[in-house]
Amino acid sequence: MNHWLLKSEPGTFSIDDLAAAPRRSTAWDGVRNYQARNTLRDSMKKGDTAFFYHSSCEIPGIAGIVRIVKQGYPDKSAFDPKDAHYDPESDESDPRWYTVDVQLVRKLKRLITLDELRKHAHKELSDFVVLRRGNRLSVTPVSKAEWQFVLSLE
DNA sequence: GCCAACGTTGGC
DNA sequence: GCCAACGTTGGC
Repeated sequence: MNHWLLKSEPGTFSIDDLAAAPRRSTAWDGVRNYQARNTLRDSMKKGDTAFFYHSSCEIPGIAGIVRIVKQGYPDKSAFDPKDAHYDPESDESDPRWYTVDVQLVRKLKRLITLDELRKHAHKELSDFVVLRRGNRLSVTPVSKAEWQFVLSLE
């Protein structure tokens, strides 16, 4: 069972939006980056768990835990001209973009802030991808040790 | 294949 | 709103 970190802007879709969604589940669609696409399509497996990270907001940080409930399948939002993430070059017969379905496992008891994570950037979290300078990937792997350490902060 | 221009991300 | 980082695009 692997672990991941998924970024979302809470102004667009927050952990509370997920909690309020039917079956507390949603398609993680709209990702338009090839490296993240590859992860969504090839690496994330049903049953894997991921941190739900709030980015581009007042207090960035890890807000909750989600589980992959449906693994890689074509992202239909790319075919919809009205969708903000429409990609005319993604063909239905050869989809360019992929998504997974995630379901909320639970919100963390408190937000584990980016500030707090950074305090461990030179030790337990020295390889934590989300702390890397200039990291812009919206889907990143989390090692088992990192996963457990972050939860120990809770 | 190189690289400048441009667009997006995301913390501050 | 600013700006650094970095992915993508397109001319050559």
